[in-house]
Amino acid sequence: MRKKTTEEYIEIICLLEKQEGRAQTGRIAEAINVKPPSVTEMLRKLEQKGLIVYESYAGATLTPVGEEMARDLLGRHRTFANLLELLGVEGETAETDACQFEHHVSPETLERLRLFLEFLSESPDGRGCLAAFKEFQRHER
Amino acid sequence: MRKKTTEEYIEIICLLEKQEGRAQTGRIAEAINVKPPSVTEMLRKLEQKGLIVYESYAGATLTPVGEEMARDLLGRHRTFANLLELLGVEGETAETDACQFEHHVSPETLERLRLFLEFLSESPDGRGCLAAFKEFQRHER
DNA sequence: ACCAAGATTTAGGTATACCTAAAAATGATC
DNA sequence: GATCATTTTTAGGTATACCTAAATCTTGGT
Repeated sequence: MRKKTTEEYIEIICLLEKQEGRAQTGRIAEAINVKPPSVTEMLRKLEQKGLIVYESYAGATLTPVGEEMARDLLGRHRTFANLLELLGVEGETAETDACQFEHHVSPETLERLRLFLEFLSESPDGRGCLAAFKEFQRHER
Repeated sequence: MRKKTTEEYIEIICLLEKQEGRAQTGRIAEAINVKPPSVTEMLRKLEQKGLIVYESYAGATLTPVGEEMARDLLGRHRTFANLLELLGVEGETAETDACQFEHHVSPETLERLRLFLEFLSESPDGRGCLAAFKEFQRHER
């Protein structure tokens, strides 16, 4: 499997803090499908970058900077996942793709997609648009 | 800068073949912002994978398999770039983001986006939808 | 046909994230 | 409070894509 990025580590640490109260080495390792020693190593680097506090044998805690990053990532993730689901992508797939896109999107594009999502889900015209798209797809087949 | 993937090499080789008749080491290196020796090394690997024929001191030529991959990538690229532009993302940015997304999208999502793009650009309802979105954005501000 | 200039490859080295196996720390149980 | 099972870290090693410097090939001008 591919090498994991800083962003992926930060996300999973955030998730574990929420779900389990703390982010332990072993749980992180499971979550991102990597062996524990690799996690220890990465946690040291994330600490150097000021994104987490790492306590030996205890685990990781996001710093304010890390939290900010996690919030940002989660926001990007939600934007993509919601948008894809609205367009009819199956839930599991939408999550998987969102997980990829969120790391590679420019601020400008993200903002535009956010707006489009808002348009689709919260305006009458947008909802009409989605209905029309559903109709369109039926005729495709 | 980030490490380059097989897909990025294949794309640029395809582009150079079209634009310049052949894909030379040095030109590839410039294009992906890497030094020539790194390209030589990668070309060997791409040849191993059956994606190109590599002739020492002459350059690379896509095999049918490589061409197929390039076509696929170009298609994905166009889908994303067109979609983003339709939604109002500025041209240069749309290209850059498409370049990222194209490597990370699942077949299912891609197909859905293709359909949505077709809907937006080729059906009256779709064009109406875009007009409504433009209107919506004006009110945002 | 030669030779210099330019391009490419070879040789050797770096950085990064991953791994396994072994050692050390933790903490639950008696 | 000692012991043992579990978790984590340490130590040492692999793979990959990148680099620089030096050697080699190719080619255009004479």
